[in-house]
Amino acid sequence: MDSATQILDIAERRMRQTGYNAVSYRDIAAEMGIKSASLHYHFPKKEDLGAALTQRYSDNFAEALQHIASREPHPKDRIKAFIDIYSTELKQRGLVCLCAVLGAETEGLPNRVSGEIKLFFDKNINWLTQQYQALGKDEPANYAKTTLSLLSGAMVLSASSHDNSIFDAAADSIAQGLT
Amino acid sequence: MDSATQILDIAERRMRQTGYNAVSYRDIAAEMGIKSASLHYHFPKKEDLGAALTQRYSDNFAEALQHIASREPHPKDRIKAFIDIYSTELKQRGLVCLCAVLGAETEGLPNRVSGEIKLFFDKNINWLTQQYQALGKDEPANYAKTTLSLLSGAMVLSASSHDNSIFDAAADSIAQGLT
DNA sequence: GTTAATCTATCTAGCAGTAGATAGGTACTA
DNA sequence: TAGTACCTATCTACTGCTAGATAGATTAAC
Repeated sequence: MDSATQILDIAERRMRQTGYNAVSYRDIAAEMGIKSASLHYHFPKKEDLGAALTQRYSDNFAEALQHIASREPHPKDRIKAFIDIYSTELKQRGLVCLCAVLGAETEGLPNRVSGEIKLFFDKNINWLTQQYQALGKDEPANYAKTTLSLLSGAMVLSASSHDNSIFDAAADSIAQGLT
Repeated sequence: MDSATQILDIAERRMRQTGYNAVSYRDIAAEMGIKSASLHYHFPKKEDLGAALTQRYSDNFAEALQHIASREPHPKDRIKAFIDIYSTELKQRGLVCLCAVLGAETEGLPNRVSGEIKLFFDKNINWLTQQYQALGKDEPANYAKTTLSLLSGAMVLSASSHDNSIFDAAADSIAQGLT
């Protein structure tokens, strides 16, 4: 596999577990079996790595949303598929949304990184707003903000408490609001 | 003011902005106008500081919940008062719940700290469950888990996006579920 | 009351370890 | 032979943390 991709994969997993500042070039390099200096060839500054990571994450997510929209014609199914993305990540990989984790550290992050995170939230809220609007909800943006907040918070609480029932309760609550 | 208290106050504010690992003894000491070595007199290891901090936060919160329960007889008003705690912190101080922030970093924290965070979530969910049970809700624990997740997530997203409308949407959604 | 002993809270100085980052060299590949 | 992807070696800055000293307050003994 491409080294840059491998670096991003490892960094992403680790940051989703421990946050931005707890992840070091040395740790990533050790896991890859190369020297930390070599990482700087691919990502000169940690800020570059962080920005590339959040950008890739955000792009992948946007692509997934587009895929959902093209696959599922009904807004309800789209929102359920949206929840499923998070659910699968949490239950099969034990991972919280990257932006939910880094969002908590926002004020200690490089601006390029925190800017990407903000954009991620924005894009997701917009997409969800469209779905709730298609559902005929009043104030669809409020539904969207609530849905994303709830999923983000539930992932953090579930992972931190090692208790997926928290996430399940949240997911059910959103699904119930769709009926 | 007591030095230990002052240290905890500064550490708490900073950690609620940037997370655990971004806060250093030197930063705290500089803000106090003393040397970082002096901090170790009060909190020998950073782990001690982290544990004392989360414990104090959790205790203060539990006290606030008790106070709410003794002041407000109706469960609805109690839950509204619960929301108000978070709302005030976010809007008047620009601060996210300490445990919501540290919860995102859980796997990179000392066990004593992550244990306290887990306990915090537990205590709050239990308290909320009692209120929803008194309201006659089916599966009150699920309401409790959803409420706490939503508030925690909304604080993070709001602070990170510099957009309090996200928190407001979440708070309104909870309030609506009470009618 | 004075003296001695102890405690508190800070200081200076410095440790080992790790952080991100850089310079310059090497080997492989297109 | 130009570029890619790594290496070794090193740097500076900062991390948590410790040792030992000091000034001032408190307590206990005589």
